[in-house]
Amino acid sequence: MDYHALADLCFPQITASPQEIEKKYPPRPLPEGAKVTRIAPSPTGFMHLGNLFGAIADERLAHQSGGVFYLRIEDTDQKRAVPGAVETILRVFSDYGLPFDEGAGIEEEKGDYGPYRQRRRAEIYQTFAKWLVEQGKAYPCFCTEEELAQLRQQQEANKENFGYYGKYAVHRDMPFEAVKEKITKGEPFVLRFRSPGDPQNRVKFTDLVKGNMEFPENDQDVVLLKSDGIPTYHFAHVVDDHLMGTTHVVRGEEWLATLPIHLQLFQAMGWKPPKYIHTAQLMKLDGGNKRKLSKRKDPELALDYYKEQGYCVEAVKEYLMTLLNSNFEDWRKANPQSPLEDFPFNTKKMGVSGALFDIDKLCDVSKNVISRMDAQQVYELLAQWAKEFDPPFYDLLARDPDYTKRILSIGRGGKKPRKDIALWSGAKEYLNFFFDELFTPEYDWPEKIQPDDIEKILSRYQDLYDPADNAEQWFDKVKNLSEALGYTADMKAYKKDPSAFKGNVSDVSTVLRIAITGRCNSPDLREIMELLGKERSICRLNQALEAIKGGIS
RNA sequence: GGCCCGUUGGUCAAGCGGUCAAGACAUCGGCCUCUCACGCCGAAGACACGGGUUCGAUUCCCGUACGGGUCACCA
Repeated sequence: MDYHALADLCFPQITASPQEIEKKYPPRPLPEGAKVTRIAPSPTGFMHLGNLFGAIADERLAHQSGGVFYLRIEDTDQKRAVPGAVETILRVFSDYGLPFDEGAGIEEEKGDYGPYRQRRRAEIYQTFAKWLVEQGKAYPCFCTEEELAQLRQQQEANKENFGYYGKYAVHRDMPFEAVKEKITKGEPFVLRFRSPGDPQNRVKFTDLVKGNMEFPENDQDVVLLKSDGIPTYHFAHVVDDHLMGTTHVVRGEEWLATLPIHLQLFQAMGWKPPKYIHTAQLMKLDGGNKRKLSKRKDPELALDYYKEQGYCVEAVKEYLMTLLNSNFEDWRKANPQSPLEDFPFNTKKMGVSGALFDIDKLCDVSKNVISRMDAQQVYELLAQWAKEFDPPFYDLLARDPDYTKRILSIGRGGKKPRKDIALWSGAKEYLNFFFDELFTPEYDWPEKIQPDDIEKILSRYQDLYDPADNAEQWFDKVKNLSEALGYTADMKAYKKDPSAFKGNVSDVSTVLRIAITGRCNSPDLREIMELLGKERSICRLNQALEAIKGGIS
């Protein structure tokens, strides 16, 4: 067989040589040990928690070692491409603070190892494909999808392995003249790899997460180029990651099964394969069973969903870090204020089995992350979220930024900061009483307190309140008022024998709290009243007073 | 079905031949406290099963079960 003639027949338009292309992709001038990683999403319209999971690992591996982290768009499947998807990808990575050193962009791309969109690399793949044909390592196949489906059925019935291999590789050794005739007639074809493998043999390799592994050798003549001349993932992966100098490939473990194919391809090309890190999948509980997070079935796992729900970026990243590296939480405990970038990320600490996504844990992480921020940061992030997802709330927050920041300062800082906010979307409810527009109390007075007493508390306290009081003075007044009405201020005595008293000071402060905030739980009341100002505080006491009077009559 | 991977409390997880089997989240109880939150203390709760190897297995080997992944001109 004249493979050169076959190659020219298959790729008459390709004139470049592999060597010319290789020349355009010289080794990167990087320090010893620098890792080159990439995230290579397909432009399907949205980004998934799982994508972020791997991307964080990629980004850390690269930047921790002084290497390069780049974005490549795997748009080889025209059927799944969604307009605007690349914009989404870019925006998400920017949102989540994962900066690319090079890669695809909207208008133009960055970096010397492009193009970074696979469709724009068609000629490159074809050049290498042609080269493989010249060596007899690849060949055209004219099977139709129907024929292949039929083949599979037959194999299923015979209980044989599925696929295009061995005796089932019907076009593997088609005579040149027959090929020529079909191609001349314009029959579409795919280019298949002529696999040298024998499943009797085993291939060994080491995955940086999973350790040493062994598979049967691949014997499938996998498709390299589809009939439109665009490569499949397998071929694109091998060509791109070689040319672009990827040193470490981080990808989901669903790729493990095809690794023998990739290894074989690298060998056929005469290239050194990268190191592989197959990460465990993020799982979700579905009808009592765990299953891999799926783009199609779990749109609620899209990153935009979390953004909209008001999970802050840092929290999602930290949560993912806890899943990515089991010692992250210990590190965070020891280094509460250190930036994420200081954490020594280590592939050895990555889990080998899929973790169930735990929303409770995310919330807890988020509470902690936000509690570590200062009021200015919280203000900015909250405002940013509100601006996009709750404009009326944003208007309130931004009306008087200083006021809002003082609100957000309550209980912040110090050794034991409050942790009231887990989600930006939850902030509104937590803060509502600070804004008259949001303050629509439905007074729910404790039943144990006589309406008569409530009235007295609300009216008498108005004369007592002095914004200049410090915490102790403030509370002393509440205590005095309590005692005056027969509610003890001595909590210890009360606990010992509740029946000896009408109630205690907490009942009185609860009444005040309900009047001021509309509910019976809140942060420090004195601080709240101070922020509201005397006028508004008194006004609220009166409002409550009128409500209860109305309730009586 | 073939081939891979995995299996420690409800969840995430330390562990890497000898431990009273860490820790975190969630749950429950208590303390602190004018409420809530925070914090602190405590409780309950796990090595899938069966065989080996070994003086000794959560840890090593082999089966079984269960879970997951994959077997496209999708990635």
